[in-house]
Amino acid sequence: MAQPHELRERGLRLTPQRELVLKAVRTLGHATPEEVAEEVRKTHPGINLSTVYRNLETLENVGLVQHAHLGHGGVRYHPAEEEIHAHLNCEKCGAIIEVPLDATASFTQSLIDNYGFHTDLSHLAIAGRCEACFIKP
Amino acid sequence: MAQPHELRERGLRLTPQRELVLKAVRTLGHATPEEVAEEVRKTHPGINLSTVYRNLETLENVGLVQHAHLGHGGVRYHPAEEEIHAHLNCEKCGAIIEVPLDATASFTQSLIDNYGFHTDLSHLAIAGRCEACFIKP
DNA sequence: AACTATCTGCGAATTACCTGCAACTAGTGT
DNA sequence: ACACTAGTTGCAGGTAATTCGCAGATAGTT
Repeated sequence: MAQPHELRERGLRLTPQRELVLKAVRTLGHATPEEVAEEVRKTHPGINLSTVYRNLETLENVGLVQHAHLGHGGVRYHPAEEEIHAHLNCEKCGAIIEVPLDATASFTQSLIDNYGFHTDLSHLAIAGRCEACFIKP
Repeated sequence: MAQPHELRERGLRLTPQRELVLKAVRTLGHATPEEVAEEVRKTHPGINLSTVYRNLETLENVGLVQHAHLGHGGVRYHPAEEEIHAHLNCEKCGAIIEVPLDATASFTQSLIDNYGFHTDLSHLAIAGRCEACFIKP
């Protein structure tokens, strides 16, 4: 009997590709599937992009990673265990500012109170302009 | 000299396609380009999807419509003159709840104060669950 | 070692959106 | 009314991101 492993614990097979995809997400922080693939290819050049997509989906299903929609460029994945935060995405320079969720708590609470809407701000970026880009458009 | 028209006033030619695209956005409220095309085709069956895309872009450039990223499905367009609001998008049932921006003002102000980040919440939807879907997953 | 469900690689399909270009036409000047 | 020209349109094709089908490979079990 194998020792418990975070992947096997969740009913997943332990393949090199899968482990590397998870590791890449943890290394990169907020990465697109394409970036994850590139990171994985450093040690496993043959990995197919479909495999990356499928593993990201699988890993999300078991709660190890999450995706968010940050700005206009596609989806980005991040590790689920990291401190949950909202993303502020500067439309001009592309910077992503992370905001701890307690800064958003009163806002999300008011949405519940007034609209019965339960939100997860970590799921997508809030678009806008960072200080620098706001001052000098 | 023609009488002023909202399109011509902005330096645009007055084509049937253009007028119909604008009218469709106003009729539909929050529509994808595809939905706009379908609406336009009710009275102008021949319109090409590219024309819809180009007109949406053009109309946005002159400030008559705006786009927002609502949830996972692509971009949606809405008339610019309507009251600006944020969108709450239920991930489960797809409902879109409109929230007047003054409900979000204190939150956006705190982002400016704490992060120097100037945001436009009308530009994209906040993901979450509406009351009904929250209670019964 | 054999077995089998899961997983991977690959190629093709799909979706959403964009581009180049020739033909068309709205608005202007005559 | 007629011609002119730049803004527009339709069409065909292109790209980028993501998904799918399937045959072969392989992790974990017996």
